[in-house]
Formats: sequence, structure tokens, C-alpha cells
Amino acid sequence: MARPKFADRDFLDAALAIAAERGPLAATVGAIAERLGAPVGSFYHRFPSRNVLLGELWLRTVLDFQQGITAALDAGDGLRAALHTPQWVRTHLDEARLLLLYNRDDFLQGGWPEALRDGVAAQTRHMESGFSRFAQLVFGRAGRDEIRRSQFLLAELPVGAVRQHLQRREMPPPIVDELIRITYDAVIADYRARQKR
Amino acid sequence: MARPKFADRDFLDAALAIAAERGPLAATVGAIAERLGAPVGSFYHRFPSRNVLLGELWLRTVLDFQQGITAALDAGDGLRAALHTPQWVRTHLDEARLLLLYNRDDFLQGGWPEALRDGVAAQTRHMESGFSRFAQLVFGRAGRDEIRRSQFLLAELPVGAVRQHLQRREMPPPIVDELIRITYDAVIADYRARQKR
DNA sequence: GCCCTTGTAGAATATATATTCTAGAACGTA
DNA sequence: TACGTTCTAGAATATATATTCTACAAGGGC
Repeated sequence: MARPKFADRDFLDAALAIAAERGPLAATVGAIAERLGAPVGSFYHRFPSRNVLLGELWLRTVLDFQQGITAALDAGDGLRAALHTPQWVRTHLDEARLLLLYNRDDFLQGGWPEALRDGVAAQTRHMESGFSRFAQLVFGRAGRDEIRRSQFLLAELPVGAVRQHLQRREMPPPIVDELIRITYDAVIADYRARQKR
Repeated sequence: MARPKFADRDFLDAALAIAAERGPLAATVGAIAERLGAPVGSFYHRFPSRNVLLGELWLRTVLDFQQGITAALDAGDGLRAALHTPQWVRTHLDEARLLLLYNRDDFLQGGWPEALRDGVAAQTRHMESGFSRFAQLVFGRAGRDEIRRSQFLLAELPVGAVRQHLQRREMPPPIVDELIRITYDAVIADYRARQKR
């Protein structure tokens, strides 16, 4: 038995399942290895530390999530970008719990490992550029106020609307999309009305 | 030195400060005692366990928070109830971080202690009755759809709008109240429009 | 067939943290 | 003033968890 019996991927998936079920804290090295039937030695052959594993899991997840929003922005469809969150949550319940129910920094213990700093910084930039693009798209301008409204419509609003369902491990019902839609229209209409004054 | 040098309150306050600064996980018994200059023995004279301390801290905080919302509902002012969150956050930054940035069940480790179960259950009921009252007040009815909209306007929306500022430890700027107001009006207007059809 | 590389396997170790335990001090009271 | 209760004080203990270490096995290249 020397050729790979477990892949990096297996450990990441096991950690995801545990974190989604019982919170990131429960994703201990022991629990992950046990769920996979692997010895902890194998774990440390793949990952230098628990924090690196969790960090990579978080990054892989957030990248997948953001991809849908980016695609909607590429298509010039702001509303679809805002509605991406409930959509994605419906098909990625476990990943969504991990990503939307915990703060990035409480997810792993101690700080982010040096090795992933760049990845996190890149992700942050990508997110910020998303807000800018959204602002430009729906408000025609990306100043302080427009960016703030974009954060609200693209992130705070959809995540907020979806949270209680995630907590209960349920798929978000249609009313969630409806509330997002209503708010989306209202904030944009308000902005335009304000421009006239 | 035998008469009380430290009160229950002191431990709760120390725990709050640490939790607000570095997250609830950092509020270890050792850290709390150290911050206070108290020995851990004194801690265990007041509280049977760390979980009970954290639980009591959470309960005392949520009760204070809810009081303002209840008062607004008593006055029949739905918008003020929705705007209570940013208001309260401005004057209770530490408490707000603790309450709004973490899930109730991730806040303490393991489950809630038996001794506090009743308190938590009462709090849940109080919250639910708040949603009902709000629904009745602004929608004139408290059915499934009206309750869901109330949760959105009273909880998800204000908490979502305030979150990024809490994470940065900053007071929410006026735009937050503005966004809440806009959304509030829009969701209610939409509901009324829907009634006519 | 022999050896080297890559993993498996799981015991050993280090550390953090909650909790318990033993000693002793101060205040109020008889 | 002697005593008991209430706390302070901090050492001792138990446990969970990350991480390291040692042993060995299987497949591939020589």
C-alpha cells in the first residue's frame, strides 16, 4: 500500500462535510482523518497544517461562488448578480454554510498561513473590483456612495436574506429572490431620483 | 482579603471586552481572569463553567438589544424598530460585535448549558412574538408571508447593512439608515400593491 | 531482483485549556 | 476574641488537539 489511497481533494471534501455539519471548529485533524479512514500521518503528507487545509478549502469555495457573480457582471446583468447568491446556495448548501455563516477570520484559528496570504489578497481585490464593476453598471459611476450601495445590493442583502435558511440547513424559498428583487429595484430607483434633485 | 474583590459583573465585562476584541474563542477562562487580575479559582466561585459565563453574557446582551425594538413596537413605530439596530450598534459597539457577528450556537463551545435553556427559549419566543407584532403593525396580518417579510425588515436587513462596519470596528455611517429606510418603504409598498391584484 | 521514492500507519509529544483541589486570608458575628 | 463563611490564590489534573516521529509497505526504475 504505497500508491495514493487518499487525495488532497478527499481531505478537503471531508473537512467541508464536517464543517458544514458541525461548524469549522469541529473540523479537527483527527475528525477529518477519521471520516476518511485515513491516518493523521497521511494528512500531514498533503497539508503542512490544519490552517492551510481550512484556508484552501475556504479559497476554493469562495472562488467557485464568485465565479457566478463575475459571469453575471460580464453579461451586464446586475440583478442576476444579486440573485446569484440564493441560486448558488440552493445547489451548494454545504459550501454556502461554510462561506456565508462564518467570518473569514474566525473560520480558521490563529491567522491565515503565510502561504495563502496572496490568495486571500487576490480574492479581496477581486471582490472589490466586482463592487466597482457593479457600481459602474447600475449607477454609471463608482464613487464612495455608489460602491456602498453596490456592497449592499450584491453582498449584504442577498447574504442576509439567505442566512436563516442556511442556519436551518434548508433551501432558500422563492420569497428570498422576491425580496432581493424588490430591494434591488428600490435602491436603484432611489439613486436615480436623488440624481435629479 | 476575603470580602469580594471581583463581582460577577467584572467577569462578564472582561469576557465581553475580550470577545469583542479577538472573538469569543479568545475569551478563555485564563484570559478573562488575567485581564481582571483575578485567579481562576475566583472565576469558578462565580460561574460553574465557562459556557455558563458566555451564555449569561449573550443573554444579558440580547435582552438589552431587544428592549429597544420592543419599545419601538409598543409605540407602533415599525420604521424605528428597523432602525434600532444601527442606532444601538453605534452606542454598543462591543456588544454588537458579539451579538451580530457570531451565531448563537457557535458563540459558546459544546451546547448551551442546561441552566440557561429556559432563558434561551424565552428569548426565542420573545423574538418570534416581535416578528408577529411587527407583521400585524405594518402588514395588518401575521401569516406566513407577512412574518417572513417582517424577519427580513426587522432582522436580516438591518443586521446585514451593519455587518461590514462591525467587522471593521467602525460606527455605521448614515447611509446604512438610508438603505434600511429605502428598503423598508419598498417592501411595504410592494406588499400593498400585491394586495390589490 | 534491488533500492529509492512516496505514502500509509499510528504511536509519541507538546501545548492549550477547562476544571478541580488545597491553603489560607479577611470580614462579620457570637 | 475565636469561629465560620466567603473568597482569594494558584498549583495540580484531565483532556483535547495539533504536530512530529518512527516504522514499514508498495510500485517503479535500474
